[in-house]
Amino acid sequence: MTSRSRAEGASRPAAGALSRREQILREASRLFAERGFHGVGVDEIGAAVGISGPALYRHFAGKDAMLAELLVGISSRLREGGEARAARARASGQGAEAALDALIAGHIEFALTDRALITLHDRELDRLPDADRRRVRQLQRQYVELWVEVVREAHPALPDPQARAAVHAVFGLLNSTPRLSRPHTLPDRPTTAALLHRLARGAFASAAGGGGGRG
Amino acid sequence: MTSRSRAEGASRPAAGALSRREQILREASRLFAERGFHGVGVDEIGAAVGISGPALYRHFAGKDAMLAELLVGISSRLREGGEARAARARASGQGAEAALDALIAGHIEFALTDRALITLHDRELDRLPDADRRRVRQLQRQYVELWVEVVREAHPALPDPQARAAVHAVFGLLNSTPRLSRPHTLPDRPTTAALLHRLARGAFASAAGGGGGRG
DNA sequence: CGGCCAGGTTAACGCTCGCTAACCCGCCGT
DNA sequence: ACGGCGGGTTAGCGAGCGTTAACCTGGCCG
Repeated sequence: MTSRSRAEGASRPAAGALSRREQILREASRLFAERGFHGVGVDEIGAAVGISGPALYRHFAGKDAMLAELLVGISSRLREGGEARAARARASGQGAEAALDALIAGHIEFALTDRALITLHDRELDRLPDADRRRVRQLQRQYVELWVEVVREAHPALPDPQARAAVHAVFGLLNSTPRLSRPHTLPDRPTTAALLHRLARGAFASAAGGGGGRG
Repeated sequence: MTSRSRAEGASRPAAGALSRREQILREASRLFAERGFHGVGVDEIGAAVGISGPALYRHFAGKDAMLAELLVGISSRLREGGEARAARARASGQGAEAALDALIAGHIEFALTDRALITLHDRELDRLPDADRRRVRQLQRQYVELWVEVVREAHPALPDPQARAAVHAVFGLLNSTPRLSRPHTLPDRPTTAALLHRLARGAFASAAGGGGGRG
């Protein structure tokens, strides 16, 4: 049990490595995504980083606080990344369609990289204490709002409520990736990213009724 | 507490009403969808149908059994409904596109009607005991397989792994509906159904790279 | 050199949960 | 008339949970 752990001293994370705190967050997100927030015990999270149970409380106020930090983190990264990409695309003067492409590409990037977090993000939100949940919801709302604006600009024929619903639906589409990541036959990452991009763009394109079906 | 309950006797459900067992399943699915399987206690489920805690064990072997029955139920209804619709569309001789439309319409029907179940279906599967989980996964796999066949026939340019990924992604799209059903501004049901249908069809249509983006 | 503190340890508490036990009662068939 | 039983009740057990307490230790700073 207490085999090799004590080596290395307790210095800082040595350049590329993760701090204890980051290790914990990473493992916690993996476990929460796999078995659900309530399905994972603190002892398990501790064990996953080589320490045991209550030692986690040296780094976090509690189990809730870990989930809160994960969800607030990804929500703000999504929003900030989205704002930045949309702004950049717009600055280059290519119009709303390019901005929408940038949003889609950014979201796919997130979804394929931080798969566990994307799962948590729309699955365990209700397990947060009120204050954190409100914060996360606010960030999510802003992110959705950003998308809705761009979508409406790119597809002016689409009424607002339907644009909103379409955005949520496309999130569902893009966020489905984590679930099919099992050892199943799944194309490699660039192929998957390109496919998801086409699917999302095609969905928006035919949302307004313009077609996209039939051959 | 023991106010009005004892009226009505214990006869059968009186024509249109639900049996106790069905009441329990309905409330359990709602609660599980709202707060997660582990987040709901048996006392709560009992209270939701007007009986208390352990009385549930007169109807089910345990909490697991309720979830199992819910998930097996919806998985088989999805599969059977899908097979039937696809077969009917094909029998009418309209080809694979009509069959795909029928599958999409059927799934939307399910998603908009049994919202809680659709949520559970791709969220709480891992909480099942092994035997039930295998059964549910088998049904899901068959349902996916049915879609993949129809999609490949409707869009022959799409390679198999990508068709498979596209099907999963479109499930994510269609199943996203439950989450936006809050008191938010959401179009009425026929509008939502039509929108989802267009989104799904548009996604498949541009999956093969044929376009669907741009205006 | 010595004390502090970051970051671990194990023990234990209290609560909640799923489930069982023991009991009860009103309906229905004989 | 009455026994069985379907379907309820409350009490309570045992396990597992998140969390706290009490203690230990090795490196760094004055």
